[in-house]
Amino acid sequence: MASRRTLSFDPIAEANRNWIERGWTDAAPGMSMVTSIMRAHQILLGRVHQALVPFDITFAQYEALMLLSFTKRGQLPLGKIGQRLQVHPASVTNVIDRLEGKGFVIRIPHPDDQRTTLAAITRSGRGLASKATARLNSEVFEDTGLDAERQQDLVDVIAAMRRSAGDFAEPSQSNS
Amino acid sequence: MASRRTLSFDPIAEANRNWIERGWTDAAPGMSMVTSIMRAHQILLGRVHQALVPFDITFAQYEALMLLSFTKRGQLPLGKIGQRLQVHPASVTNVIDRLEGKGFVIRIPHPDDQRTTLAAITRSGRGLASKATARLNSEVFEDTGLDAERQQDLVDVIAAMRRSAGDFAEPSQSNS
DNA sequence: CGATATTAGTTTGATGTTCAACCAATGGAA
DNA sequence: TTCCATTGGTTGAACATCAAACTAATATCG
Repeated sequence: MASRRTLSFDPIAEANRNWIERGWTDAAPGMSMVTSIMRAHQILLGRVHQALVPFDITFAQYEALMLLSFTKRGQLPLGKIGQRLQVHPASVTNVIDRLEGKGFVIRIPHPDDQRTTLAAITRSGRGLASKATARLNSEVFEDTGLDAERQQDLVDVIAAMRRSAGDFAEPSQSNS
Repeated sequence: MASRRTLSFDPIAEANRNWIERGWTDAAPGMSMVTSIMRAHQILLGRVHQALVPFDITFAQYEALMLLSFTKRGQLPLGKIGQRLQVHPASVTNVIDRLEGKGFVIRIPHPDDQRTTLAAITRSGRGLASKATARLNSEVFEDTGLDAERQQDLVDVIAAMRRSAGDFAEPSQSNS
């Protein structure tokens, strides 16, 4: 992963002090929050990728695979995948290319609209998704370093932020 | 950015339902938490990058520049930068290469240890850091879509997670 | 002292993300 | 029907990240 030496202080707390010291007090909390999210993302993505190493897929590929596996027919237009995962169409092309190369997905033409391409999960794709999920659940999701209550707090607060950013529109009803 | 269409439901809440439906109840909260962090990261990084467009630097480059600007002498060994920003040495090389190419930083040899290279922020680097910070503060950090209390909650909970992941060791004293 | 281990950076290769440009198909309007 | 805007997807260019391999310099140990 990175330079994995534990620091003897909290670099975000120090950045916060620096911000306040320079008079940017209104921005300091936001800066700390944004930086915290960035760091949390680094840490969690690292653990997820490590758990996925045996399966030779990345988290982006795993997400696409799971999304397909949750649909009724196991297939979805590439555009829909991009909307659901909130990534650029070019990213979808890339991820589906790689999944297709490994035989976990195949591209099939849309029956009605010639512009549209469907990604369909294969038998082996389902098998992989199942094994990868079991591993992710036990290695990462069941022990994130936070208790259930704090996790729920995190989910709720971020849901508020996502809603305010236009990520989705529904009430979200706390998700628990 | 991505496919910026607002969804009419919360995809994370739906993933959570899917997890529970399949009996992965112990993993569901962690999955929701991890996915929430990933999404929050996407959103915030997108806004940060947008705010930095006029300055032609990325957030990674901005972070390195600010780190240097906060040091006494305006310089730091590349390895230290990697430790502080928690990124791979190869990433540091990359980021410093680009900053150096734009004249915001110069590489100078370490006086005592020939292995070590110091990155030193230049006059124009300081000027840029200052302008970029003003813009980031006003465009992003001062309005993240969350009130101060929620932001502090986020920072505190993530600090707990980071500490448990070995990110740092000090007590962190709530950072407020 | 000399062999070995450790540390610092760089290079290379794989993957992911975005944006911009582009092509093909669709659909609405004149 | 013909023109043109929109939609869906791909491609290429930038930039970021990591892992692994490699070079160079320093440190340690027998």
